[in-house]
Amino acid sequence: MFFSIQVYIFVFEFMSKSNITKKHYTSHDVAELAGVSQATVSRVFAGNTKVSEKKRNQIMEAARKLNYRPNAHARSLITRRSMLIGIVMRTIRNPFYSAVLEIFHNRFSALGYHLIFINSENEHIEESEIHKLLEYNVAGVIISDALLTQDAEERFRENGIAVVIFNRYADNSANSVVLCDNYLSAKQIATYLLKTGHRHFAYISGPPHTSISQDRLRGFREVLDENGVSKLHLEAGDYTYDSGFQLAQELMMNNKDIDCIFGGNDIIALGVMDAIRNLGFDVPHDVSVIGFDNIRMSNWTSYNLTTWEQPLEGMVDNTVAILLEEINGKIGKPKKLVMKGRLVIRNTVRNRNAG
Amino acid sequence: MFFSIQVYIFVFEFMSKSNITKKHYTSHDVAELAGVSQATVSRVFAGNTKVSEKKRNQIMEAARKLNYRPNAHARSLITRRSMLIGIVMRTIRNPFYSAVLEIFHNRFSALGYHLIFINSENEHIEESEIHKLLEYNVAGVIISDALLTQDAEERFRENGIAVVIFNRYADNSANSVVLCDNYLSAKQIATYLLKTGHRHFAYISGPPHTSISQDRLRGFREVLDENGVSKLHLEAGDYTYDSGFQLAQELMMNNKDIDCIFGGNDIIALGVMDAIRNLGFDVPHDVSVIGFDNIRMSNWTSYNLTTWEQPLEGMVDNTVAILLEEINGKIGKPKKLVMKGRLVIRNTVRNRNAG
DNA sequence: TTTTACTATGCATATGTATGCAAATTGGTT
DNA sequence: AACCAATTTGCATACATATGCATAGTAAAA
Repeated sequence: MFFSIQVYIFVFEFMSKSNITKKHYTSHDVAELAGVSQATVSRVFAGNTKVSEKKRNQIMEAARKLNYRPNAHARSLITRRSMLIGIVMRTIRNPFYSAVLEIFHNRFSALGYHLIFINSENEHIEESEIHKLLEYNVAGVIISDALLTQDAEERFRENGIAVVIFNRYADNSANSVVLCDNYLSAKQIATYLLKTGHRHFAYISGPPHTSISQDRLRGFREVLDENGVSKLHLEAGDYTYDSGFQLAQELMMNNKDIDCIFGGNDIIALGVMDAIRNLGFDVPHDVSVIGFDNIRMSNWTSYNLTTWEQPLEGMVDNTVAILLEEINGKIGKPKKLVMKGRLVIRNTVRNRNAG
Repeated sequence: MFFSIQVYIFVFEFMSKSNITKKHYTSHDVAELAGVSQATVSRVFAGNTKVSEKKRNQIMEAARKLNYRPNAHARSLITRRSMLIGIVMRTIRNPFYSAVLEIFHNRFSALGYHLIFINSENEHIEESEIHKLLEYNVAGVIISDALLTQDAEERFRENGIAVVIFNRYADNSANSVVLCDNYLSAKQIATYLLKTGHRHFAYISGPPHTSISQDRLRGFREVLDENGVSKLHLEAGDYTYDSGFQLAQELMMNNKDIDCIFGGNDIIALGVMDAIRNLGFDVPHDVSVIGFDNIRMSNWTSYNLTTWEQPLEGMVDNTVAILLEEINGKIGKPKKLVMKGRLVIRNTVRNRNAG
């Protein structure tokens, strides 16, 4: 340890905290003040029944005076539905998922929903977390990580809660799924690398047992095979910088001929770039690097990473739309929505067809 | 636009979704099956009254059979408290706050609380978001951003909801506050830069109207003044890479003598480094750079940023502890808890005392 | 066995809102 | 003015749990 960490506390003698046990007003209070029945107040705030303009105004005025807000728990209790959405992630520290969370929040907030945020530390969702979401009668759940196991999904579905999976696909899932077309993306990436004259390929993927990794590998290999490239250096990382750095370092030291590396996400690719440079090589002169996600950092001057952009906003929009449909009872067959992305060309892939 | 983004949908004919309107069991059902009263079931699950071992077992057994879970809304309705905590942030895309969110989630999850995540896009919290949190009777709220304005805090306090402010301090707040000692940190940073022979200082801060920026500036200036350095190039960024890059570029082009730049957070500092390098200068040979936060990226090989580490885990632990105290009614004077961090020395500050 | 003291349990009710049904009001038509 | 249809409103109840109070149950003491 460096310096010892110390703490010091000041206690200020500000105004003592307003311990006013402020009366909590209910629809009955509003009704009384407005001279109507509680039912009518309820109808105004629920908003799905007609109330005369005159009484509505009286009620709104009274509600304003009392600073009335309907009690969400009472409402959820009787309607058996809440305005809460569970969103389950695994690695919020991954900038891609930070962006995902931000966008989901924007969308759901605009619709009046609130997000209950769950971050799993490993590959399954804690039982206690599932229970809590069930107890709170969440309207729906979004599971957004490549790694989370499937048992949790079923728990929600068993309990009649809508679930949409974001960014992962497992064939036997009974839930709708929204994701980027990993197979096609990998094909296009491989095509681009071949077109720019690369012949010695390495791919540092995410964990190999996920659909994402498998689809990409399949697409990547297919194109290589079609073009007579049989050798592919394959390593499995875990979507972290360190794994990218470590594996690229090993690859480069053991295989001097590698001329391009495809990283399973941008963070891996950035680690790859740093490892390559650290060994004294130049990107893209000696080795080309290509990533996946197009996170903000890939655009930083130090990296300028060529990468694949996932249509994040569109993916989120569709996920929200599907979830809302299911919440509103239009339960059909599970949908699989596969969206294309696009190649973002920056400066980490060199055209080796010189001459 | 590059490629047009397209979408295609498959609808699979899996098992049609289990539309089983599964009966939702209540404490009455459990009571009946266990041969006791509903009240006793409630007592078992509430956990704050004694129930005989025998009946407890009968009840747990019955609950297991029915897969019973208490309804959180009914519970919150009658107890007037929920196990929900609102956590308000402004820029979840900032890696520092991603880490903050992750740690808060870990802590509260272990305590049985759930996090309602709110991300504000600008400097105030939307009224609708505040309302929703109030409607859901959140047990407490953590406001975690340097920029969020103060009116929201008061709304919560007015409604008897505990609030703790994380990482910001305003003198007239009636709420408890946990933060890093920005004043002292800035002093130590300035001292370190002076000790290593720097004489021409620049500071690219966050938005200037926040306590964080002001405290740091005060500390930084104080040490410079004490050491006879009167000139400080001061620019206000907004905690983004782009602002760091932009402002550093301008600074460097207009002031060739600057020999060190202090960034208001690591993201700014990384932008600063890239700008310096982009102009053909070397870090730290020509210019030293120092950051604040010690986010993971500052340790990346490309940067290796010397920075100030905030004691994040400790700050979170204390925030949680204070919030719980207030939730449990031990409402005393608002506390101000100021924690020290430590300097993390890497490779972006050069010792200019050569010879 | 009876009395006492204490604990465990059940009864009844409260929490705040939504909604089916019946009653009341409104407005238009004759 | 009277009637009818259509709309608005109120009454009463349900949602699922927690808890004060009274009572039943148990064990210890006399």
